[in-house]
Amino acid sequence: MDKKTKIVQASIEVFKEKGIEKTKISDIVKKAEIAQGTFYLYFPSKLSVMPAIAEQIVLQLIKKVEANVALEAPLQEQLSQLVDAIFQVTGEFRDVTVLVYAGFSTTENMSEWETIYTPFYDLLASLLETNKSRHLIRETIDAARTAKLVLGLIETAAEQVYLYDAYDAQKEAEQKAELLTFLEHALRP
Amino acid sequence: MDKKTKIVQASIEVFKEKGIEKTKISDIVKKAEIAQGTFYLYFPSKLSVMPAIAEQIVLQLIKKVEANVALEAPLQEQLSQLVDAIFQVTGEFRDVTVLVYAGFSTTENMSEWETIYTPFYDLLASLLETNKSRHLIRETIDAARTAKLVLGLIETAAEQVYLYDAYDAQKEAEQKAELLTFLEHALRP
Amino acid sequence: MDKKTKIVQASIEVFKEKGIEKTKISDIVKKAEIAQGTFYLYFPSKLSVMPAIAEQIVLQLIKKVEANVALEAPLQEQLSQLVDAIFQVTGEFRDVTVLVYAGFSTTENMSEWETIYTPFYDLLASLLETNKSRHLIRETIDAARTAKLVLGLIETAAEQVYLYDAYDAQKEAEQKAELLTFLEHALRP
Amino acid sequence: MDKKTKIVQASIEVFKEKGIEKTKISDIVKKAEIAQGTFYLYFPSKLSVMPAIAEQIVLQLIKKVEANVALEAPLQEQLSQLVDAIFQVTGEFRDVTVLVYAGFSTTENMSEWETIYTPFYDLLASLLETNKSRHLIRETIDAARTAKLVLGLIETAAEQVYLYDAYDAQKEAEQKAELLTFLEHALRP
DNA sequence: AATGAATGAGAATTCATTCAT
DNA sequence: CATGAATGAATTCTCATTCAT
Repeated sequence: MDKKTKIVQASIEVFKEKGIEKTKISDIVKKAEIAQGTFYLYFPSKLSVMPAIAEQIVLQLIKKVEANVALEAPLQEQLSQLVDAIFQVTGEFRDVTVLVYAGFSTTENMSEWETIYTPFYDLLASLLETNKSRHLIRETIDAARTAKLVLGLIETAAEQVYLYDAYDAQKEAEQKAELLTFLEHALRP
Repeated sequence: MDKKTKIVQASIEVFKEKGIEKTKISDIVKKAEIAQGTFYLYFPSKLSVMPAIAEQIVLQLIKKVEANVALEAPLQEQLSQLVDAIFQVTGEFRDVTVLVYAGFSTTENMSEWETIYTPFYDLLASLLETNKSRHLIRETIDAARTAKLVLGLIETAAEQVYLYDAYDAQKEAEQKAELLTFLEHALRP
Repeated sequence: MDKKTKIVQASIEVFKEKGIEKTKISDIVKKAEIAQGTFYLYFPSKLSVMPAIAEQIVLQLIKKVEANVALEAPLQEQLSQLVDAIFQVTGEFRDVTVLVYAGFSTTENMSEWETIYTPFYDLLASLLETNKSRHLIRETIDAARTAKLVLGLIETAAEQVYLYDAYDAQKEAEQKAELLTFLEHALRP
Repeated sequence: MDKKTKIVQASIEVFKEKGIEKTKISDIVKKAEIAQGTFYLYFPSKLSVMPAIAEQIVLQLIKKVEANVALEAPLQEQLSQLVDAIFQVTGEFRDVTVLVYAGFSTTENMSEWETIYTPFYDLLASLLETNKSRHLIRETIDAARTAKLVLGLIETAAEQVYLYDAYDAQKEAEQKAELLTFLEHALRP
């Protein structure tokens, strides 16, 4: 693993443990097992690691969705697979998601988040588009806007499961079921 | 206004202006017009002000919703009023919301956020319950769970309008319209 | 108990617990159960409590010695009683002794310590003088100087028992025995 | 000279000048000619320098005694040389001794002082042992215990000369003479 | 490229002291 | 006399950043 990747991986872990505010560059380099000065060879600051982390998250999301959502399956199944995929990635990156998100809002270049998320938004939009042309979802739907709504809805639900509540498999199943019904009704013609 | 309230008010303002990372305690006390040491009489650190801020936000949400959502109105109108209320408060507190949210995920007890949000969740749940008993929304809905989904959905949509994009009134209207249709379909019988 | 006494008592306890350096006036007033401002009605600073504490120690020393050292007893017995008395008081005030001592050396008015200790030095000197006139101790002894030597010797021995070593009754007895033999030889004709 | 040594040396000097209470870390780093932050690379606090200082004092004591006390000389001469050595070092480190001592009693582990002093106690004990085998001192003496008594006695006497009284060479000589006689009688067969 | 000790500006924190009640 | 909230000057302490090796 090259040093840059080591830094990104270590940052994710440390941000998870301590949060952005309390994370020091010295924590990151310790975890990455590199020298203090080496960090600056790759990133100018703590926050500038964020985009790289965000890219990791988006990469995972795309990978999971492409691997698991069967476009030819019935809508209900597709949605279920989509929800599972997003829950999985959100669970894996736990609070990093919200931290990265907050990190961006701090750095003032919130639009960078948009840019990085674009490939995933596009994927979701095309997914909706396909279903629209197959008349499985409402025709009035604006695929691009709704993609964002859907993602926001699923991510928030996942966060509520993984962050807030003490984790409980039973609850997760119930929350997912409620979410799926909600989604289906929202989308179907 | 007592000193504690002054600190919370000043913190909100400074966090809005500078973000958490760049906010110094000296900024807060200056805005609050109190002495540096006085801060520590009420809060042990910058981050520990977060819960108090969260309470303010929830208070505003409740106030706005109670004032503007007419329970006897048709569902569509109620939802529209609800969305407007949440968009307004989210807009008012802009990035503070996400910062507070991120602050919590750091500050040990994410469950505190739940506790603070509970009154608002309850309000939304009872709103759904009323509509359920009037057969305006699906009978299969679990009011408590759905309340969280609805809030998550609306807040995320609002954040997408106020944080990401350079603000654009036209876009806001379109986003709201899409969101409302989405919501109506998700809830109605 | 009047407030001044309360302050002195509380100071002794807190100094014992935390040492002078780490003791805050707020610790003292908390222990004394008085208000912060009240302290300044009686003492201008933390260190100015020292003389009052020293006086307490000397008072105890004099009381113990006068009560327990029988002037008409044989030298060996007198010395044994003297050692017991000083060990007891040193034990009671543990490290406060050395802290007060250090406190004085800080305040630059080390001579105040001398002044406060004078009554006890005098008592020891007169004790030696009596024994000299009864030919129980060397005639070449300068009572005043030797009083200081004797006190220094016994106090140091006591401190070594009570401060350094994990306390051990067996060891204390042996240390006392060695000390007594040492003292007897040093003093006897 | 490495930075750690610089800090210890500077601390000794500043403690001598100002006492522990009034010494600021900024005074130490200024004297040591290092940056403020560098201090914290080696010591977590002002008081944690104490053990290192104590080691210096013990080192000096050992050096002086080994250089000046002639083991083959008559007892009286040996004791005189011992007293001179201890007086010299005590004088050199003046109030630092008592401050370090007080610092220890605060800093949790008084036993650390014992550990640091052990080499010097051992030296004194072996010195007594040699004289015992040459029948210059009492056979009943426990060398280890008596070493501590002797050191305590001499140090206290030295402190009384250097700390309490306004220094007076005449008095010093008289005090030393009285002390020597006292010691001789205490030790000799 | 990599290192990590050293730096020092700047922020956090403390706590003796005051003073209106 | 007594109180204790408020003060802010004085210190401690942190940590991003540099740079000689």
